[in-house]
Amino acid sequence: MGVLKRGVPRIVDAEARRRAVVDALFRVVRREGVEQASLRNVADEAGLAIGSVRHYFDSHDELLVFALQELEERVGVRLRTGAERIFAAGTSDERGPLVEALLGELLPLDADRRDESVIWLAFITAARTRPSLRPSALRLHRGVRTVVGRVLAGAVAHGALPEGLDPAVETERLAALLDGLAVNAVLHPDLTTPEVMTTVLRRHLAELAG
Amino acid sequence: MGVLKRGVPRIVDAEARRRAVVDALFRVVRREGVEQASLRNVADEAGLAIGSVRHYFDSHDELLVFALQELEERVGVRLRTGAERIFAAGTSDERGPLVEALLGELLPLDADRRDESVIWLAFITAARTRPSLRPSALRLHRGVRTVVGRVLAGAVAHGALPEGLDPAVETERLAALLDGLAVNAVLHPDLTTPEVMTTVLRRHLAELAG
DNA sequence: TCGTTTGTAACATGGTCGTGCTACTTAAAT
DNA sequence: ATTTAAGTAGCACGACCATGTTACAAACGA
Repeated sequence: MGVLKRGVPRIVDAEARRRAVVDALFRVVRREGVEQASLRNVADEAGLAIGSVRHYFDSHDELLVFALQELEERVGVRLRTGAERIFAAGTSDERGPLVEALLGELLPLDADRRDESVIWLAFITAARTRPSLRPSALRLHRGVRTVVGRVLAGAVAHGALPEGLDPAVETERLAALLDGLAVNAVLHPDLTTPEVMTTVLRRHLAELAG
Repeated sequence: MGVLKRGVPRIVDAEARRRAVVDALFRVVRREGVEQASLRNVADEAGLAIGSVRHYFDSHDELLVFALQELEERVGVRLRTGAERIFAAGTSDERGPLVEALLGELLPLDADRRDESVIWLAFITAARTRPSLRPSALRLHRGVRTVVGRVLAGAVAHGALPEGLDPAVETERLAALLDGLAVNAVLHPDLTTPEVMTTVLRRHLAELAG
């Protein structure tokens, strides 16, 4: 937005268009993997010409980076609202299920979250060899650990968890468990079903509680 | 090996050559990802002409499938020897560390296993959208659960673990934890160090023991 | 020696890719 | 009505890729 805009052409919101392109990208990634997410394929999926896509994203890499940041944002919003809900809960009896629900946000328990997890796995593995994706991937990694750590610390503070626990170790253990469940559900959805995941998560939380 | 070989040309062992090509493929995958593991790049890495590689593998896909089977085999061998060692152990005091060592075989605790885990993650994620890789990926998934399940069942039989545990749930939980640790170590080696992994694993086993 | 088979190499083909570039359309501002 | 910039569309280029095919070298059995 320059100071002097002498001609403003369209009603179309650039932001909305960029998100539409990103949604198309996500569909391609979910269906065929990141390696098939070329500008051509994404443009076709979005029903746009390749030049139109390039109007919003100067390069293929910029599109990927933006898409991963978008995913980061969506996950972050869900986690923040879940965390606030726990904070607002009055009694310990209310908190238990809310904690399970919050951590469940990180698992592909329904179709939407499954799609999200598929894309998540595709991007963070791609980030291993694509430097431009690493910052977002690292923020996602840290974000999960921050949330898990706070939940555990809160539970200890409320006496729902024994005090002898090493917070860092338990955070890493629970976060790794969640990651592992998500990965397995993405790669073998018929074996790692939502029921399996919730059972395992519930078991883990129960054991933590002593 | 046909019954009538009417002309034997070379001293070179075809088996050894195939493995050399696969090793080159693994190096490329580790360094640059599966998407860069083209016949050209692999041939270059192996110091061969592209035609020579195709002499041993009729297609790119066949090479990938063979490579994943090779990985499957290597992991399987390590797990089998580890399992035998536990079976041969006499006292319970000996078994504890051996169990930890066996499960540690599934974690990238040293440089070799780290390379292996990187390749493992690259292949199983690629298997999601590459049908030809799925059988091997599924065998790997099941194999880990079989081993983990047997270890847990053995521990219960020896009284090292309480009897009230649900074997299926605990197997899935421990397997997911191992997978999650491996994934995190591959993607964020500086955060998920070998020390972190062994600490988490030890903690989990200790908690299981009650 | 000759013939056969394996190993090695190179070329042509058809395809996809990212990107630079050009041209046309649309609508707000003057 | 004219100007101006944003949006849209599409082409052309050079690079890379997998694969089919052909050609040649090497090594053994006959």
